[in-house]
Amino acid sequence: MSRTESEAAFLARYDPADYARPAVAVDLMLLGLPGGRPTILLLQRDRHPHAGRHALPGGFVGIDEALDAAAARVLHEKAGGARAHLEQLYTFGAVERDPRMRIITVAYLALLTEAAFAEALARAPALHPGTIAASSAGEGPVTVHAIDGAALPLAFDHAEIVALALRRLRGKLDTSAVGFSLLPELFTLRQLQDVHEAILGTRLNKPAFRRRMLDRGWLEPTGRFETGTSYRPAELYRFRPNPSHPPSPTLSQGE
Amino acid sequence: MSRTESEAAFLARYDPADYARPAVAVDLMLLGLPGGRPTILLLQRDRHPHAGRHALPGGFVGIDEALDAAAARVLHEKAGGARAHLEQLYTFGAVERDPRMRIITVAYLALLTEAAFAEALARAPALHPGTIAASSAGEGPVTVHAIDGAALPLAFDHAEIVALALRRLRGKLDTSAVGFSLLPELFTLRQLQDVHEAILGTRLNKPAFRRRMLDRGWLEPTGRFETGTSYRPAELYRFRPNPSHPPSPTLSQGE
DNA sequence: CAAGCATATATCCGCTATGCGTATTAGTTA
DNA sequence: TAACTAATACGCATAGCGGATATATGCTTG
Repeated sequence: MSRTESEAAFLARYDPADYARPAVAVDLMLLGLPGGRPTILLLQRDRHPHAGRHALPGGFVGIDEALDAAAARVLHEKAGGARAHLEQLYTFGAVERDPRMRIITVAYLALLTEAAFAEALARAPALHPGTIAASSAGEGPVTVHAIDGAALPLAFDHAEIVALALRRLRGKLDTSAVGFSLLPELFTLRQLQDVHEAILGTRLNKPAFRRRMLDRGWLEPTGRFETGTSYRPAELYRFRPNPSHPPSPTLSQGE
Repeated sequence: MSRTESEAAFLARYDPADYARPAVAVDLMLLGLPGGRPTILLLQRDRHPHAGRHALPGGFVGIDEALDAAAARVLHEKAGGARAHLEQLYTFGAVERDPRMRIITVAYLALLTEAAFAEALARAPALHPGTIAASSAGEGPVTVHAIDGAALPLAFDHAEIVALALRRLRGKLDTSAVGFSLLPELFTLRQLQDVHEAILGTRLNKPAFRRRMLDRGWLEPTGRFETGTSYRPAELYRFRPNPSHPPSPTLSQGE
């Protein structure tokens, strides 16, 4: 490519009002942990392309709508207004990722508590839960299965999005406060450990985990205890962001 | 907002070919460490808006151009083809971030070696170096200064982009292999430590740093030594990605 | 050419975090 | 009341790290 050609290409693109623009969408990975298994909520496509396959809920970004607002709107529309922690993940912009037209999609991770997950499933019957295979520890795409064990093939590049989301979540689980987004207001240390173990796909050492979490200074003991157990009830804790050590250093909140 | 209204809004946006689309751009934060100080390369705007202020080099994404390809093209056009490690950072999509029109920008971090930084500066005279204030350790926007110490106010939300890039770089510096992108093919342990100290803005313990880096298994001793020193020359090492432990777990490479 | 110097490299020590096992406690159930 | 389960507390060995110190090596200088 000669210098003048690239210069011309630059000038040609300078005022995009006169040229074709890619469409911009947001796709949401709605993640919950029902029964302690990482599960996402998917919509089955009923038309071309990838008819029959399952896709992440998404929608186009309005011309007067911020990215985060678009993600919140899609959450509201597709998941029946269930509350969730939204966090921007990554933007996928391969040219051929959608055969219909050029679509750039900003992927968001939405973390649902067990209650929010159940609520979304109840209010939005079109959503299908898909558990992420525990073998998805390494690299590469991820496989998702329905409750009956049948494989749920994903549409477009959504398997890549799910894989990236899981990697990112695992990476920041121990250093940020995202884990609490999957728990109710009050929770026990065992529940917190269950969340970590479910996402990491490994077993964790109990005393070490307790010490680490308590030393972080993010846990506030409430003096209350769980009820209805057939064994010694555990104390309930509350998440309290630590002002000295920000809970999410690399977190989004860009705008 | 009633259910039917949001349904209508959804339908209205369903075929974006008929509706206005945001423009999509990429902005590059070209970062080098000349003289051991984190420095970025900026273009001074000569027209409205933010005339006179400095901005990150950027460009619009072509309709048949992948995001990563657009970032590589902007690097080529604006930095004279200097080699750099490109990595997608975050996508900024506030509605009013550009007063002319709706522009969503995908921010990329480009890491330049000392040689590449000098080369870019030589080949692209329009680029102005701006050192990032060392006080930018905490949150919030970042302040950038010219060589003569004058403040360089940034245009648009670019101070936010720079701040986020720095945070992300600091966060993954010790766990990924990005640090090597700022060093030449062969380097000494002292140079590697200088890179880490410059980015983190702190002093590091030398023996501990050496041990940590050597134990990672990413460093291959070459048996060669630096020359021209007036003291004992240090051994030169080479970066060798470790197959067992991936060097960049949460790295981009999405598509 | 020998002494001095600056920095790389190696070794040692103490503190802290962590893995892991074990004892104790507090509820429920038989 | 005894057995059982899981929470909580404690003890201990090990690994990693901050920090200081000692040794090695090449250049400079008188």
